[in-house]
Amino acid sequence: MASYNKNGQVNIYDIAQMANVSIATVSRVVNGSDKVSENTRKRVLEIIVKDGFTPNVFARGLGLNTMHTVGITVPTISDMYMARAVYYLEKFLSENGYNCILGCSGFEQDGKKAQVDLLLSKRIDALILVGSTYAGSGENIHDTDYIREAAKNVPVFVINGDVTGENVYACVCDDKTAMYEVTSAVIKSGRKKIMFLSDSHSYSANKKLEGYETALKEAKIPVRGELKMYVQNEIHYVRDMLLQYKNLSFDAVVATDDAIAVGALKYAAAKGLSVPGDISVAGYNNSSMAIASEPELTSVDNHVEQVCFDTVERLLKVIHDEAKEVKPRVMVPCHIVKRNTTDF
Amino acid sequence: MASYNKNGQVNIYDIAQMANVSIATVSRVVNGSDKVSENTRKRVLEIIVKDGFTPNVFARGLGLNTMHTVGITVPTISDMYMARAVYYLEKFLSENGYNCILGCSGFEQDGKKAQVDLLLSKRIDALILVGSTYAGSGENIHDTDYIREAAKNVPVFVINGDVTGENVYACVCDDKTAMYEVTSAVIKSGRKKIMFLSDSHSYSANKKLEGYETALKEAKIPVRGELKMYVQNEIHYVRDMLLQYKNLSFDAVVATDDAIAVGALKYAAAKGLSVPGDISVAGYNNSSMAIASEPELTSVDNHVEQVCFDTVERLLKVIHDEAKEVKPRVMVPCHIVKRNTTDF
DNA sequence: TTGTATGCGTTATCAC
DNA sequence: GTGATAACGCATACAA
Repeated sequence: MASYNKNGQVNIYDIAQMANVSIATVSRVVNGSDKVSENTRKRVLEIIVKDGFTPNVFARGLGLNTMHTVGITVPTISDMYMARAVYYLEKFLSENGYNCILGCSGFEQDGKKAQVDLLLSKRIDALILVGSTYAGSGENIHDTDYIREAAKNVPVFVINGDVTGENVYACVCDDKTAMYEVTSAVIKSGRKKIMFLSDSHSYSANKKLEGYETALKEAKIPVRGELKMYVQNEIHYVRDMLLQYKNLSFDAVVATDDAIAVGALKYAAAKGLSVPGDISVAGYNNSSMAIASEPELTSVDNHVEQVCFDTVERLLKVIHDEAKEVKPRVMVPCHIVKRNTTDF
Repeated sequence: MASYNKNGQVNIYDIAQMANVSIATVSRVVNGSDKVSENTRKRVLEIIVKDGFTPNVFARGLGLNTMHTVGITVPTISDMYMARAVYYLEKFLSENGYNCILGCSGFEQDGKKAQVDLLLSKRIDALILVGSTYAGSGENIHDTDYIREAAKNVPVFVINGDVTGENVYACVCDDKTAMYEVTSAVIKSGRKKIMFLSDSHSYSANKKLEGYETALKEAKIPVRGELKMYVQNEIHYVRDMLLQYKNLSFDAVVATDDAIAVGALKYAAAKGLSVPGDISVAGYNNSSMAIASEPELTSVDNHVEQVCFDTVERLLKVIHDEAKEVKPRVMVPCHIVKRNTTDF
């Protein structure tokens, strides 16, 4: 009952004493060893429950060199896509006995490095980087050096970014194909002047751009630079930006995020243009915003749950020394959710 | 350079050996003690950097009984409000040298208890519960017993829920006043049949209801039961629900969440009613949905950032043994963000 | 200013 | 089946 420790917490010695056994035996029943007589197991277990003994995770960690935690880094959790990803990751990980320590790194290179180092210093069992921002723009391979460096310590899993290296694993959505299909569909519905609105030059944004351009080329529509615009991922910013260009003419918008697409919707409303009559609009990520807007937004669902599930599944395999069985790179398909801002 | 440890990681003994000092000295420079000669400090530091030595957090934790982590529990991170809260909490905590271990508990009592126990077993320094769901409905005091139980181990901070007890601290928004003001404004703009749409019976939902009813009573408008409706926090659900009631007449909606309010907007659109002409609508939480909708939604901003900042500030004080200085209960005001779904 | 020795609470390897 | 005891890597009280 009473505990006389420094921290006032019951420890293995207390239990051992009360049960008249050695700490080794207590440890055995705690860890479910079968080399304990049913009799003593019962007695010890009883006392453990009664006194609410919980093994000290630090001591355990010290000995086993793991606390069964995985680090998750996102640029910001205050983003629907990231939040959903973290939700699923936490869910799948905790179902498998792993806890999450979360870090928000921001979008700057320094912040990312610092956050990764911090997480590493916590002796995590694996690291998950969520978001294509961690893959860099793809222009400079050294942008992702810090990831390979981290991978020397623990397996690293990148979600939605294609990073290669020893002990680093990637799971990406097929953004190129998705954007190709969206753009093609828009073209087939009769549009020719299609804007591409993006908020970054990340790996995934670049893939989307590729899909967009491929669709145009296939339809023999010239790719015009003034129709590719980089904007802030903020509804009113996009609207105002678009309103600014008086003599820019376009009849469709494909965006790399729903918020951007909604911005285009606001632009149309401000100009008195009908959607999808005058301009058709497609978003990306299939967030709740796609349903909140009016008209409701056609958007690409990139299967966050699937991506997260695959990632955790592979992560567990790697941790359990089955690394040879897991592919360093997995791609999952997206699908288009048709709503009312397009007429295909 | 080389390390010969079990885990292949450089430890304090390696550094000590290479620097020709004792581990005590290494420990001193690592922890910035001033009882080290400038000379040895430099030499040791050099080796530490060169070999990339990072103190083992488990060993440190074992001795100090802390790993400088705080547990954060949310019902689900896949909710704009929670996501933003966690964003700020993580930000403020990490700025102060604390890491977050995140757990999603769901909304069921069992899940909450389990999550709290799990976090507790990780020897966190403090626990933060985000969301009024943790405060129970207020009807049964024992709903929150597990929180007071947890508080016997670590200080517990509840965000947006009023829980009292030894070592438990609460920070709530003044939801009652906010909803009172919204409702009053709606009344002043000429409405009399005002619906109250809520998705839960949580502490904060109840406070909002109080505000709503207070405003009605003050204006001598009878509180009618059929105008208070409990719905799922899902846009289309709310729309369809409202469409169902053929002979329900109302000229305004105040909602406990933006998604619910947007559902009312969808209802109005479906019925061909003008907003705010025929019905005026007010949401809550001032999420991005409030801007995505059309018309854009008047909503209550409940100052998440402020709430989180206050919470972390008080948390740090409690951890630093200045508990007497911190109030067990803090209330922060909300403010109404007027947009285009109301005409006040 | 520096070093020695001990404790932190486990798990695991031996003996018995 | 059970019990000593040695790691695990650090911080720190105490000596020097």
